Amino acid sequence: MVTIKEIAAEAGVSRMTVSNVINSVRGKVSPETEKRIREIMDKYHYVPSRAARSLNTKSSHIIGILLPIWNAPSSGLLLNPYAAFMVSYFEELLQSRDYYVMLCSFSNVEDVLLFQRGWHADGVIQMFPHDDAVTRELAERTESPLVVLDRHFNDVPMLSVCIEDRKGGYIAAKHVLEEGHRDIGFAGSAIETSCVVSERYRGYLDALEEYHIRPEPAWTFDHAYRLEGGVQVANALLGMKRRPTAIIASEDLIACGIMQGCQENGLTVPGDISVVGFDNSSPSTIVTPRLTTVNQFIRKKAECAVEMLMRAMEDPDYRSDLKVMDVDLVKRGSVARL
Amino acid sequence: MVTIKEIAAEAGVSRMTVSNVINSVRGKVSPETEKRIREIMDKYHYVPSRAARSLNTKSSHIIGILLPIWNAPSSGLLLNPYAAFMVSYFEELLQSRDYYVMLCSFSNVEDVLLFQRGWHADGVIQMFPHDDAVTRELAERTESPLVVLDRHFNDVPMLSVCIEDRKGGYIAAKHVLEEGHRDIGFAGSAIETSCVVSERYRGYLDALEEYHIRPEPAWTFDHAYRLEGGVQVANALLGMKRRPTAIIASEDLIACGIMQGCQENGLTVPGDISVVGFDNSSPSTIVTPRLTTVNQFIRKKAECAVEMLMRAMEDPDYRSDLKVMDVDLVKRGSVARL
DNA sequence: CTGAAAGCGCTTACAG
DNA sequence: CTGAAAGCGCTTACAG
Repeated sequence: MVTIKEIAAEAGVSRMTVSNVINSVRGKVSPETEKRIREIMDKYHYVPSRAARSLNTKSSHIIGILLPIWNAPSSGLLLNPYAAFMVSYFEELLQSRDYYVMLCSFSNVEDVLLFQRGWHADGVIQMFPHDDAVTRELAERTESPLVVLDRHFNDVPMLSVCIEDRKGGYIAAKHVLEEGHRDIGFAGSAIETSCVVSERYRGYLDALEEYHIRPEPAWTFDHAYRLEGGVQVANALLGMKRRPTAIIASEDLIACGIMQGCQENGLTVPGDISVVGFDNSSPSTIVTPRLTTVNQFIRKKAECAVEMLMRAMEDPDYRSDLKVMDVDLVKRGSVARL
Repeated sequence: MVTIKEIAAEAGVSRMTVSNVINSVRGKVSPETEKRIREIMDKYHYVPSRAARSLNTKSSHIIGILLPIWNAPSSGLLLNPYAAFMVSYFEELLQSRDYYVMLCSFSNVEDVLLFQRGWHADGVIQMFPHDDAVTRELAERTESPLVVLDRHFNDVPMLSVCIEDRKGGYIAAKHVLEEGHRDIGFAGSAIETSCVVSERYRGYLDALEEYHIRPEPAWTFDHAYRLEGGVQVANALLGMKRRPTAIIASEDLIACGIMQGCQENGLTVPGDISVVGFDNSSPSTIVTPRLTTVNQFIRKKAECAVEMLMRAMEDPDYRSDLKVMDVDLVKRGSVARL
């Protein structure tokens, strides 16, 4: 591996002149010298060592993507299509700015701090904040700029990118109301504990209230996790004397599970029951009929998070901000007009 | 940020003694000294700098996951559920061995070399090799151990983990044959150019041959990409006077598209047409009926790739090997008995 | 426009 | 069991 020293020797200049060329310090090197040095660098396919630079500049160009581990050693958050999109966009957006994505799954704040200190990460992005205490502690103790997705506290300085969850729940419910439904249920993964889900639920309540409808407690399903959770909701529905005509789910996968559970037991979607999902993720287009769902602009969200992080990295005073991204409804085939 | 120097000063020892503690060099430090040093390290939450270590040891503990960019700037290979699983497992397996995953999308071999040189990556894993010339060149020029997934050449030393693609195509077709089908089509993304797909296709041909059935050219669909490709296959099917009773797809998403295209046009699955997918990825359980598909053991594949990489990292002579992982059939609801 | 010196935070021989 | 010295590959002031 060729080093700056050898390049300098062959060019007959000092190492620092080569360094100036590498870092494009303007007006520091004469055009002829620069040209000569560049040719030699090309000839040897010279690439500066990130480790050596990092040691000097205190900037590693590493951005950590923080993925919390929930229960099992491998909860595999990346398996969530939303996460896969996000990480994919981060990688693309960051690499184009010469920053690199390092994945970091963690169980507690200490893990993150070890990661940051060890790699000298220039910044970190936390996905899926699930425990408010952890998120708070992280925001306070992080050693480099942190952007949190989908969670924000006003009482602690932090950078967050969220979406209009409440509006999302509202437009989902409003849509089925406008289609003539009045008996509308809600299925969510953790209405009580997940801020995102509870906001979506509130939005659903907002819409019902607008129509002076009292939510039927039996039609609110909590703790419905992923596809299986949705299937269980469908099974519960099948056993009811009086069923809702529509269900709003807090997540596409739950909605897909509801569809599957119904379809496997002779109920048609949307004929017998209408379903609305949330996220507009890949499962929503795979099922038949395609799922009507609340769309979040994942790409824009990723761009926004990266912008925030970059700004925070250059401005030490920028440590508190909240961007809330819009959502809209994608109408497909899972809602019937009554 | 506290450094080894300060720890040493506070402990009243030299930096190298601290270094020996950090690296657990046995029999080099007295128990009392070690205890004293460890307490001071804990007190300051000391974490050694990866950059500094990397500079000395020539080992960065970075493993690059190479994701080729096909057409658009963001082909987003991670969006593929299979890729998401893989990367997720890699992250978990590697982090437990104190290695870290860095994502690296690339358009050509030179990009990879720049990445390797810059970060001094200890190893790289290439996913989705799509261009044999690129894969060959990469295998020859890589600057650190490389494990390629799903592609192997015998004439160049390389480390690969593949799966029994041909067997997969065979057991898929064999299954529908055993269920009484005789008119069986095949839908693939790139039968000609993708080695993986062509092997799966060959397996399908093997099974037909075993039953002395000549494949019907009109029922072989090439260039079916992802869900939409499957929908197009379904549309083509709908327009046929004589249709196959079963279709083997080279990928779950294509199978899901076929199902969707049929179901949206009044054909039932498996009533009117049976479908078999490949990969046993998440879409296969989301659709109704759930998809019968060829399962590949992604987790085992990931473990195998990591083992290979680790071995190659410590043994410079280990540069050529091929592991072929088994596959099996997961019978669900998308195949009817005739 | 160019260079000599010092230093980033570690580890690696080599002595003792 | 412990240490002084040199060095990994760069960059950062400071001179000239």
